[in-house]
Amino acid sequence: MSLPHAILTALLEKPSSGLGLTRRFDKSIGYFWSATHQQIYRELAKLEQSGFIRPLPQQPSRGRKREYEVLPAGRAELTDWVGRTEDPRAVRDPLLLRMRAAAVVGTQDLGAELERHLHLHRDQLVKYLSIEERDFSSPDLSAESRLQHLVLRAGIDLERYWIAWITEALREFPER
Amino acid sequence: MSLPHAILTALLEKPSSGLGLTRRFDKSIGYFWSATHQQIYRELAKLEQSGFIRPLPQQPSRGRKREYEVLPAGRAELTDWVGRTEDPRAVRDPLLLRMRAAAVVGTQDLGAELERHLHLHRDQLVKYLSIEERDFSSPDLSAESRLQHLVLRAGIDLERYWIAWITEALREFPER
DNA sequence: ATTTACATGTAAGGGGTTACATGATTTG
DNA sequence: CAAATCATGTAACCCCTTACATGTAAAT
Repeated sequence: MSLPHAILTALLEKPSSGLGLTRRFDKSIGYFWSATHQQIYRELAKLEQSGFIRPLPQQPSRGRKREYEVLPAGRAELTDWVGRTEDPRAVRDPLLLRMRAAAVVGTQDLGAELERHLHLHRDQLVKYLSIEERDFSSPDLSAESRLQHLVLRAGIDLERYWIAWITEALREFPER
Repeated sequence: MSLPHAILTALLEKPSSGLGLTRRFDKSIGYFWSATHQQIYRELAKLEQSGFIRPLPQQPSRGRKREYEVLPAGRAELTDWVGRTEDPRAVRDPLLLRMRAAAVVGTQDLGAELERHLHLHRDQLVKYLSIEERDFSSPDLSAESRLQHLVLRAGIDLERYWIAWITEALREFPER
């Protein structure tokens, strides 16, 4: 139940339209909370109906841009949510499941798939590192920036985790 | 779309009933693919209808144990699936989202929540390590065991990843 | 006999994915 | 004015979550 809060956060950082949000989810927010444009439009309608956001004054019609801003009630909801507790989600990782299945029925072309994933994670790591260098390389930053940097660090370390694990896993596939 | 394959893997390792599977998902398989008993019973019905599994000969009735075994078609489906490709899932992590939201609306009691998660991850790590010691400490293991060990290693390293990240994050909350 | 644990389900609702539909604006 | 792009949606389906329902077997 976090998509509305992801959208509220994004809109507080900068008022946007549905497509604008979609692009920002593809770029930065989606690195820890992904969403498609269909989800976003549906959620924007709900948030407006709940009185958490409102469209900026523009004549509305289908196919025209509609930008939203967060209302005080929306900020209050987000603030409240930040203070709530929520257990970590249970893991559901298809690659690990595949590995366990391979232990039973044999490692088909799993080595090739592992290498493919290795490249994907390396590419993502490079992207994150360039963002880090661009946005967080100056010596002292605001508290807000430091928190954002921490989140990016989580992404960086997660890619490194996968790269290390897949590299170790590939040692089980010497035929490649 | 991996729950059926998780169940096929579990049933190949050992024929089980719905409740038996539920317990094994809570214990070991659920460490990388979680599922509730409602999901499992529904999926078992589907897998039986598809001709991938069949109940062991026992008189069936509501409330009585029904154990299943995998048919050749089920094994073929699982083997095929292991050889398919599938991109890594997009990340969706509420704690990271919370951190990013906190950068905007302020860090409510997020420090306490971080410490709570830190303890949860430490506990999980201890569990994993005791399983590793119990099942994978002998010097040379079969290929099957090595793959299972690899999957457990992924779980262990993931917990260490979170422990390291949260520890770093807590430095942003010196008031605690 | 009654309670407790075991075991299998049903139902409702939410959220995510995929495919498709349609209107508005810009560009050649 | 035709095509491409921008922008907002609709619809169907699947999976997961939560709460609840019901039957069987074992324990006291």
